[in-house]
Amino acid sequence: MLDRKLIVDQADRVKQNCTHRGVKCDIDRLVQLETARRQKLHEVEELNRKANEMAKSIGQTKDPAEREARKEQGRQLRDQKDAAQAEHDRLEQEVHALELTVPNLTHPAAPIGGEKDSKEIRRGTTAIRKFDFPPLDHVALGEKLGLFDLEAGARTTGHGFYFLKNDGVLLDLALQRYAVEVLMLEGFSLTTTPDLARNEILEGIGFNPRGPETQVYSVENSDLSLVGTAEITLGGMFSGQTLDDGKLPIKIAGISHCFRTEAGAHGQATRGIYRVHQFTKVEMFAYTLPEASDAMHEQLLVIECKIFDGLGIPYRVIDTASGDLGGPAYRKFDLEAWMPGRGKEGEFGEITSTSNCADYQSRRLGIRFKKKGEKGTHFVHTLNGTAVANTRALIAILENYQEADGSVLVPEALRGWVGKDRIASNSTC
RNA sequence: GGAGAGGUGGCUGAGUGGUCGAAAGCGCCGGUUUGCUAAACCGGUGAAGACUUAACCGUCUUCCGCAGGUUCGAAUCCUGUCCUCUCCGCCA
Repeated sequence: MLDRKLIVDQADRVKQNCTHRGVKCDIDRLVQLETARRQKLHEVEELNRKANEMAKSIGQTKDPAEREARKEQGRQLRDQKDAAQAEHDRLEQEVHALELTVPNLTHPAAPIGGEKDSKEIRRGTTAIRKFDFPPLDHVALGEKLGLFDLEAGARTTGHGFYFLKNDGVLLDLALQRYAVEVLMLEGFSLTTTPDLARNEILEGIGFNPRGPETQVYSVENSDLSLVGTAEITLGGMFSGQTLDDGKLPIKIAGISHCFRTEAGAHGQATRGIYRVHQFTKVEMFAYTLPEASDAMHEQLLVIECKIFDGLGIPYRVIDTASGDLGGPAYRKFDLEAWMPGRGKEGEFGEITSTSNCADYQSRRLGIRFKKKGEKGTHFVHTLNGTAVANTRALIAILENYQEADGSVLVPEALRGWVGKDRIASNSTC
């Protein structure tokens, strides 16, 4: 959510930003409604003031007839106020509905345009490997090695669900442990988070919990939804709070399950465990002072790179173009890992992403900070980044570390936690 | 799941229909005093929004978990809801 004053005062800038983002928003109408709303608000305040004055005078009036007369006047003032208030609230609702559709502003350095305008800005330290045998994709590898079972997932729950099995489980746990280790050393506090959250928190983060295009599962007869990412709960942790500036930045890592309906995503690269309805993720989240969010964003990106350099996975970093940013992000970097089994001769596939949402989420969630010795409060900046999304990381490891005999080497960084150097066919069920 | 109790400013805590955005204490900030520190004393000290101003100041509205209701008037009465605590039951 953007500052309304900013929308009104800089309508042209906001409009142009909407164009860059490829989002249709009726900014003119929003400005017009907001102006009307503010006028109504004055009316309400004025009537309130008069009614308060009247009410006060009644307390000091002794004469019974005079009291009755004033009571009647007071009643009338309140009625007028209620009418004005109702009109104001109606306008407020409309403004709010429009406001929710306005995307965040865009970082001046972010490329403008659609997906193909996104820029590659760096590469990982691991070179793309040349295979002297035809590499398999993760589905074939996983089946051969008994690491996951897609059919059983479909039988029990539906398409897009899976069982991890055997060494697949060990790899999953090792990835989490590895990511947690890195984040701990980077000064993050550790959490495991609720897998459900209130819908108002979802909305604050920028998810739409309802409607046909919703990305999340909601729980019937409640105002809860399954989270699509721990970003939701980690951002909700301090909703409505005012933080001391001395406490910032706050860096929190959260492990959660992620549930996504992937509505409208059918037909795309859905093979295997690339696009699933549930996976486990270690997420980074940061609250910063406004002037510190750019640097924090870079820091989150560097950590993501460190994690995948450490795993020995080749990747590139993408500075996402304006049209591809999604609503809340001010700027977004994606890590795309090289996946040798993807497409004909291998392709890059997204494995992590990190966004600077500036004050877009904190404004909706009411997360402020107070500077010592200064009056008033300001909104914090929020940032998020994936440390490890387990299914995608699993794909990258299997496909990049496969051997001619169909076995898979365990990345050195994970060996201590997996407990072996190589995964060979050893399935038991 | 059952039975109770409670949610007030940074904290503790008073406040059961008007003069309450709210006593008092603590904390914090500023000052006086003072080898230094401490103590003592004096003053100040919530937030959001709007109007006004070059800015400071000032004025108004709203906020006592949240949302409604009663009333001329609500922190105070009523309803719902969320949360916390205690006891009982159940349970990983």
